[in-house]
Amino acid sequence: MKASATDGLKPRKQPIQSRSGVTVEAIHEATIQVLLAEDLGRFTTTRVADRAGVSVGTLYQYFPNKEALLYAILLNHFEAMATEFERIASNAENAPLSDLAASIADAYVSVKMRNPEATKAMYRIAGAINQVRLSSDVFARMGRAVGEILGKANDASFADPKTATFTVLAALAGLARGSFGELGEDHGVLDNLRIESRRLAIAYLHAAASAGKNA
Amino acid sequence: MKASATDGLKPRKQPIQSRSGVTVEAIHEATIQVLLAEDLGRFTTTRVADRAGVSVGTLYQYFPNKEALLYAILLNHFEAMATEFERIASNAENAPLSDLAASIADAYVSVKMRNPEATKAMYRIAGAINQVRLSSDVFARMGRAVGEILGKANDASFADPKTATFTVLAALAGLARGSFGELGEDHGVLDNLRIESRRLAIAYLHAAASAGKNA
DNA sequence: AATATATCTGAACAATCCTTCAGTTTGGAA
DNA sequence: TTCCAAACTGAAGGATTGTTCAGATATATT
Repeated sequence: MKASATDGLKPRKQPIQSRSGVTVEAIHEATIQVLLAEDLGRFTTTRVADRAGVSVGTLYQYFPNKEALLYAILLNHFEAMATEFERIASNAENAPLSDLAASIADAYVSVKMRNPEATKAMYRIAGAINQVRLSSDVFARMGRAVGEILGKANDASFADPKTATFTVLAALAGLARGSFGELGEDHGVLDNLRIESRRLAIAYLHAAASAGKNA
Repeated sequence: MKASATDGLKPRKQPIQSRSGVTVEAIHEATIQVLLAEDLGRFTTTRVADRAGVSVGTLYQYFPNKEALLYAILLNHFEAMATEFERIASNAENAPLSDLAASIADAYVSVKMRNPEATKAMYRIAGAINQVRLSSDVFARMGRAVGEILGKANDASFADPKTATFTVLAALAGLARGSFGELGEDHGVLDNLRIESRRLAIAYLHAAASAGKNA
C-alpha cells in the first residue's frame, strides 16, 4: 500500500448517526473561531474541543491530529472555489474576454465573501502547513477550469494560457487577502473588493492576451 | 508612559562591541533558516540559538521573546520595500504611466528577489503575528511613496489614488507569494515573475486611471 | 428487553517549550 | 596588568500541549 501525501490528514471515520454529523460540523466551526480569537500559537486541540462543546477524545475520533483540523478548513474553501470555476466553465458560452474576466473575478470574490470568517481564518493558517502537499489536485482543478473559461473568449486568445491563469488567480488572491486583512478593514477596502477585482482581472487578461498577438 | 503597540517586540539592547553585532546577525539568519527547515510549530528559540551557534541566554539578551524574532524579519523586509519605493518617488521625473508602473513592479520584484530565503520565510510567518500592529507605519510609508509616484504620471490621473495604490500593491504581493510558493517552484513561475508583475501593474493602473476620466 | 455498535468522556502521560538567572568568559579602558 | 562592563552560557522551573485509552452513555437492532 503506497503512502499518500495526505495520509494522516483525512478524517478518521465517517459520521454514521446524525448526532456525529453535528459534532463534526461543530468542530469545523470551532476551528475557525479559535483561529480568529487566538493566534496560531494558541490554536489547541483542547481549545477547539471546548469551543465545540465536545471532549478532546471525541475530536480525535474524527481528526487524526491537530493539522487535520486546518487541512479540513483549507480543503473546504479551495473545493468551493474550484467547483464554482467549473460551474462557470461549463455554463459559459463564447463571449468577449471582458465578460469572462469579470465572471472569474466575481466568482472569486463571491466565494471569499460567502463565509468571511472562514476566509479570514484561512489566512492565518497560510504558513502553518504545506499547502501544496495538501491540495495540489484542487489547485489543478482550478487552473484547468479557469484555462477553459479563457478559451471561450471570442475576441482574444492566449499564447501562454497557463501563465495567464496563474497570474490572475495569484493577483486576485493577493487583493482579497489584503482586503480581508486588518489593514483593509479600517479603511473600508472590502467595499471595493468586487469592483477592483473585476478591474484587475479585466485589465490584466486583456494585456496578457494581446501580448501573444504577434507570435 | 503610554504603552506602545510594539512594546515587548523591540530589541532588548543595542550591540556595543562588534562581536555582539555578529551575534545579532547570526540570529537573524538562523531565524530564517529554522523557519524554512521546520514548520511553524517547531520554530523554537532553542533551535534558533543552536543554528546561530549561540546559547539561548544570549538570544534573550537581544530579543525579549520568540515573537520578536519574527517581528525583526518582517520589519526588515517591509522597510527595505518602503525605502526602495521612496527612492523611486524622489528620483522619478514626470513620465508616462507605463514607465512608472513598470518601475513600481520592478522595485517590488527586486526587493523580493534580493533575498529569496528571507522572502519565503516571511510567507511562513503570515498568520502567526498581527502584521498591522507590528508595522502599520511602514505600510503607511509604502502607500505614501507609491501614491507620490503615481502622481508623476504625465498622461493619466487617478480619481482615487489610495485605492489604486492599495490594489496594485496587494496584487503584486499575491503574484509574488504565489510565485515563491511551492506551487510555483516546480513550474518555473519564478522566471516569469518580473515580466508578469510589470504586465499586471501596467494594465491595472491604466484601467484605474481611465476609470476616473469622466468624473 | 436485551444486545451490539456508535459515540462520547476526560484524567493521565510523555514531550516540548519559553524564559530566567547565577555564574563564567571576553574585550577594552585605565 | 588590573578591573569593570559587556557578552555569553546552559541547567532548571513552571507551564502548556498533543495524543491515548479504558470506561461510560446513547442509539439502533434483534
